[in-house]
Amino acid sequence: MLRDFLLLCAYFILSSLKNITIKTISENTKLSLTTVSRVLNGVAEKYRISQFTSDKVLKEAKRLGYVPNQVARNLRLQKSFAIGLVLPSLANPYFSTIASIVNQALHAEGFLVLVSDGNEEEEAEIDAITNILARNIDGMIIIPSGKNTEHFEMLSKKGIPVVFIDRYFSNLSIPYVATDHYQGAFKMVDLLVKHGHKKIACIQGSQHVMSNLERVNGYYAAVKKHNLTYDYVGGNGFTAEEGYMETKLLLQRKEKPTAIFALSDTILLGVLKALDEEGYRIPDEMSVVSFDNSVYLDYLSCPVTSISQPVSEIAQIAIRLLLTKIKANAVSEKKTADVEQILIAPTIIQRKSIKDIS
Amino acid sequence: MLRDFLLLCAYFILSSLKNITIKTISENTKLSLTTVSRVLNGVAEKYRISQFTSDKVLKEAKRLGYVPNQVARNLRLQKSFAIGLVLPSLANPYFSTIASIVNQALHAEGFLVLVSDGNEEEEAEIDAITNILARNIDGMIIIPSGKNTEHFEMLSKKGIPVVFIDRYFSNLSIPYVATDHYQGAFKMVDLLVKHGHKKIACIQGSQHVMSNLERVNGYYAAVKKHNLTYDYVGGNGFTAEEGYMETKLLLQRKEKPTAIFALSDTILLGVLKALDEEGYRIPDEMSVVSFDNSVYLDYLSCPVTSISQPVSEIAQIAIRLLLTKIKANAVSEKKTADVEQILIAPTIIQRKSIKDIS
DNA sequence: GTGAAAGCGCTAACAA
DNA sequence: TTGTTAGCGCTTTCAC
Repeated sequence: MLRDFLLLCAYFILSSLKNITIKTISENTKLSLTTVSRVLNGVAEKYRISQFTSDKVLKEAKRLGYVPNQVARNLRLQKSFAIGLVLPSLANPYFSTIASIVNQALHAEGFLVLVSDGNEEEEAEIDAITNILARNIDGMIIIPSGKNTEHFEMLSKKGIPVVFIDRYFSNLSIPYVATDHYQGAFKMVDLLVKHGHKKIACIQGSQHVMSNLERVNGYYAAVKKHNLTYDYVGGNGFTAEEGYMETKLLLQRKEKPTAIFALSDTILLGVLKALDEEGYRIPDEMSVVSFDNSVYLDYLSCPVTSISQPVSEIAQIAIRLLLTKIKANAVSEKKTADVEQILIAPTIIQRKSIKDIS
Repeated sequence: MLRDFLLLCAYFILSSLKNITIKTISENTKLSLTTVSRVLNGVAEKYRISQFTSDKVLKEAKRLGYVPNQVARNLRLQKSFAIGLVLPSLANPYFSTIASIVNQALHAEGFLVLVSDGNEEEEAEIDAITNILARNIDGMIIIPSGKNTEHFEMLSKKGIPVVFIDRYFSNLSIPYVATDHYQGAFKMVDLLVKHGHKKIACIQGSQHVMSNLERVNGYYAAVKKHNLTYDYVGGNGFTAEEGYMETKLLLQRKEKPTAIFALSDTILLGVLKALDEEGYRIPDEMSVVSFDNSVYLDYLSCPVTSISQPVSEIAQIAIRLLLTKIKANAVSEKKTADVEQILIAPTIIQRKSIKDIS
């Protein structure tokens, strides 16, 4: 009696403390590890395991609340069923939206998404990538922060499927899908010119970031195309503070613009604040436009015309690209010859922040 | 000569294709796996490994670009140096801000953060938790979505350190740190009453979510305290659409409120849109307040008074709590007797959206 | 000072 | 139809 009780106690202690593995199930059912593993992996039929055996295993697994140890599986299979998403900052709504979409879509495909925030620093980004890589990740989606590319080349050397989103390096043979930042900025300046603006100032984000560079290039290209004599690009960071500071600076200059183009909505908020403080009314005394088309733009005192990036589309295509690569990797070692590099045209959402002065 | 060349070729092929493990280093340096491992783990001194040997290993590791395989380490150590962050949706800026802070702080402590988006669905949440759990996570920070708690109890049974953020279950013995939602709502109604408002309507978020319930309770408590005869709570979701719909509905009722309290900023945007469409001017014809204090509130046509949640503080405390638990776990099996359950008082940021009608 | 070998939990080639 | 065993890459006990 007492012994039975002690045994029971021991059982409970063990089952609650010790991990439940296929070995536990194997012992309890007096079946081999192989058989248990096969049943649990749904290949019982293939090995013609009897219904009886199969049921026994399944029942016991359920009773114990067995959860397969992915770490062990990864180590054995050299596969993790997880993909890494490395981005500059989750605090930026634009990126977190991407993260959300990627997460949902990949979850539906049975993958776990490991999101890692690089904090807009190249070093942290490399750290995140290395760390994720060390976990036998199946693939990676990256929004790169910096301008160095060695660690990315290392990735592709290692044969890890990688896709860039939003920001990219056209000189690397790594696929990317992004907004056509250049075209977006170009079209926006075009629109402003159509409304009679000839003095358009631009407040940019982080200078070394590809997407920012492309936008600035688009701005300059449009300025040149229209033979505008005025041009101005200030700033160096995708933050409201930067937008604020730079606008203050801009407004102190002798020659003032008639329109300000904020290269992100975070910058825009700072621009608006500065304009408000300096007593400029929008659009009467200053036209303002931006990049990103955040939801709240509709609700501002003056709804701001903005460039809408096809976030959802970008994320979807990137995932498709990545999964294709992963599957190709699994099937054989042959590399897909052509590297998909996709730019998607953004659209301008017109609101009320441009004054027609033509 | 030829043989040398072939060997060199073979070497390059192998080193680029095959993973570099301590075995590679061991073979190249003709040292045992043990020694290599020790040096790489920085315990060379402890085992009095000679400087010469140590240097040789380090040099070779560097030359090969060796990165330790975390999966194997995890399996062996039953430890992952990673913590899971499960939240309802990264698309919600409030949560993604938390994610960003948690990520940064834990990264500084040497942990990798695995963020998983539960998509505001309980099932997906359970899925995410199981999936992360199967990866030998060291601990978890969770913002729970649903109202079922079994999977959480399972977690604490298994001895996994868990901390809830923002939303919580006071009946579970799991630590949490959150805004005092109840008090926040209570104080806001108080403020409105001080400004002479007696008819305050409330547009709520997801009804079953703890934080929402607390806010609604706070609203009702304040309404009761001030003996207001009018009360109204509508809505069921933290979205702009919901806010929009519910406001439209609200404005069709015979008895109209003088103030609307949106229980989140996402809801607020919908409320503002509806009010605008119906021709209400803020604050003259309708006072509006909200919960969350998003950055853009300052820039709206009428800056909205809002309850600011101490996001950063919450995240910091939660991390501290979690790390303490993890360390306690590592040292011994004894459980810390008392469960820390912390509510932090929010502050009201007053802007211009409340009309004084007293 | 250094090394051999066991084992973390799992899968799959090979056996029976 | 089921089982034995090697090994994924790493750490650590025990041995020399």
